Amino acid sequence: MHKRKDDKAEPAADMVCTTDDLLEWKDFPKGLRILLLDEDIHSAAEIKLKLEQMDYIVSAFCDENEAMEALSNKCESYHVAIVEVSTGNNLGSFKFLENAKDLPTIMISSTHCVSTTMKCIALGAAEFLQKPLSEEKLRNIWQHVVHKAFNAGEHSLSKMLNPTKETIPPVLQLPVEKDESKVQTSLVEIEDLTRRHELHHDLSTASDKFPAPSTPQLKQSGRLLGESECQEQPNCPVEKDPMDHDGDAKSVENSCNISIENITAKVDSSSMLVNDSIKEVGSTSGSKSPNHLRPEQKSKDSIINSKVEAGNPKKASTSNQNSYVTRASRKKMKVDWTQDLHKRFVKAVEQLGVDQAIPSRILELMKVEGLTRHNVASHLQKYRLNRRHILPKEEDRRWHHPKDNRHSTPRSNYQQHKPIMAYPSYPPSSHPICHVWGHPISHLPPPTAQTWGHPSFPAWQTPENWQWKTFHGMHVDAWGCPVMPPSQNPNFTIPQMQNNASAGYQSLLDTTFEDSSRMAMIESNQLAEEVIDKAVKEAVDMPWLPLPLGLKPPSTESVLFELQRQGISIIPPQNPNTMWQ
DNA sequence: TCTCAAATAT
DNA sequence: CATATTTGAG
Repeated sequence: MHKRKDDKAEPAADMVCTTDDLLEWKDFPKGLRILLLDEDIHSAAEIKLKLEQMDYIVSAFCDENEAMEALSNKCESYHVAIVEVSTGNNLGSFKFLENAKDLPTIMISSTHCVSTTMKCIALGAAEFLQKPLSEEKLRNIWQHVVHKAFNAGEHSLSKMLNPTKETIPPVLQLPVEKDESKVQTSLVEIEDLTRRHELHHDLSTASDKFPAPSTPQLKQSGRLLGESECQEQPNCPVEKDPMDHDGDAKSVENSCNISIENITAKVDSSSMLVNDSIKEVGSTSGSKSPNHLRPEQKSKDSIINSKVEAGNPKKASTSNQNSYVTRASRKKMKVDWTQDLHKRFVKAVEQLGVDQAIPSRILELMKVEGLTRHNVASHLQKYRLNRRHILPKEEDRRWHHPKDNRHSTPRSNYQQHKPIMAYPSYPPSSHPICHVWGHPISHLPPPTAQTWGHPSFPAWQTPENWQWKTFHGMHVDAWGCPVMPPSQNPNFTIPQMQNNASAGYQSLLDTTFEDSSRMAMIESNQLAEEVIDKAVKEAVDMPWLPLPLGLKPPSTESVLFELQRQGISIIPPQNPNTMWQ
C-alpha cells in the first residue's frame, strides 16, 4: 500500500470517484470517462465508437506513452482504462498497467493466453477481456468504477464514522462487532445506489446489474463467493493494511497482526494452497481457485478488487437484485480453520500454556482480524476434545518409546511422556506432568521467540494435512504438537511422525526392543546397587540359569585362585570340566 | 467469560 | 452418516 504511493509519484489517479460521487451521478454510467489504449488505430476507433454509443466519454490513444502522459496529466479525468495487449506490445501495455495503479484497468486482447491474463490480473488489471468485445462486455465496464468506489467508500465512511478505530472494517465482519453500525451505513448507501442504477438500467438483464464484470474473474485473494451470491462482501471487503488501522497501542503488535483473509492469502502464495479461511455460510461453491498470484498484486487494491469481482455473471441470479448487500452483511461467516489459522491457534495456546489457554487470551495472541472469541472458543473446545481422545493413546505409545523424547520439543507440553508411575490418562493440561526423562516441561510461555519453528510456518506440521480428519495418524501432531525440531522443509519426514499411528506399526516394532532395553538400563541406573547385587546373587545362587546381561562367567584362573585363597586346594573330581561350562 | 452440549451446516 | 462449526444456556 504505502509502497505504491512511494514507489512512483503516482499521478494521483486515485479514486476517481467515490460512492458519494456515484450517488450524485444521476444517470451513472453515462459520461464515464474512459481512457482507451490500442495500438491498432482501427481497433481503437472501433471500440471508441462502441463505447461512445453507450454514452461513455472516450479518449483513445494509440501510443502508450501518450496514454501514460495523459494519465499523469489529467489523471482525474478517467474513471477506467481499457488497454489492448497485443503480442507485440506486451511490455508497453504492462507498463501502462503498472502505472495506472489506481485506475481500474481493463485489459483486452485478441489472443487468448492464460498466462498473459494472469499476468495482467496479477499486475492489477481489473479484468481481462478477449476481443472481439461484445457490447455487453463493454457496457459492463462501469462496474469496475463502482467496485472501486465501493472499496474506497468503505474507507472513507469508516473514517468518518470512526476516525480512530480501524479505518478498514475487519475482513471478517461479524454481526457482533462494533464496526457493524458504520459498515451497515455504508452498505445501505451502496444498496441504495444499486437500486437507483437498477432503475436506470432497467432494460438490461438482471445479470447486467450487479454481477460482476463480464469475464470470469480470478479471485486474487483466493476465495470465491458463491456464484449466485453477492459478489461483494460489504462488511469484509477491504484489504487490511496492518499499519493502516489501529493506530493505538496495539500498533506494534499489529505488524504481525493478520486478518483471516491475509492468512489465507499468504498460504495461497506460499504453499500453493488455496484455503478459504472464512466464507459465507451460504455461498454455494466452496470452489478454490487455483490462482497463485504473485505478491506484487497486493500492492494495488487488487486484493480487494479481485475479491469484489464476482464469479460468473451469467449465473447471477435474480436474488441479487434486491438487498444483496444487506443479505451479505447478515450472512454468517464460517471460520475455516486452515492449517495456518490453526497454527496460530496452537501457537497461542502454547504460549499461554495449555492450562491457561482461554478463548479471550488466545484470541488476543492470535491477532487475527475478524476472528471472534466464539470462534476461538469453539475451536478450543474441539482442540481439547481431541487431545483428550488422542493424547492418552499417544502417551501410551510413547510410554514404550522413551527414545522419542530426544526429539520432542520442550514446548510440546501435551506431548509429554508418561511418568514412570502409571496414572489415569488425563489430558496433560489438567495436570502438569513431571518428566521422567528429564525433559524440560514448559507449558509456560517460553520467553524467547519461536524456538520451534518459523512463525508462519512451523515445521512440525504437514501443511496440507493438518487436519486429523484427513490423516488420522497425524492427529496429535497435527493438533499442534511441535514434535519435531524446526526444519526448513515442512514436508519432509519427521521421526516423530513415524511413531504415529499413521506410520504404521512397523516403526513401532522396530523400536520396541531398543526402547525396552533402554528402559532396563534406566531402571538399572536408578536402582543401581540393588539391581546389581540382586543379579549377582542370582547368578551365584542359581548358576544353572543364564547369567544376567552384562555378567561374564569367571575365568577358570580366577576361580581356582579364589578356591585356593579359601583353602580349598583340591578340586573335587566330579566333572570339573562341566561345572562351569 | 468460559464451557458444555445441542443445533446446524457441509 | 460423520464431522466441523455455530449457537445457546448455565
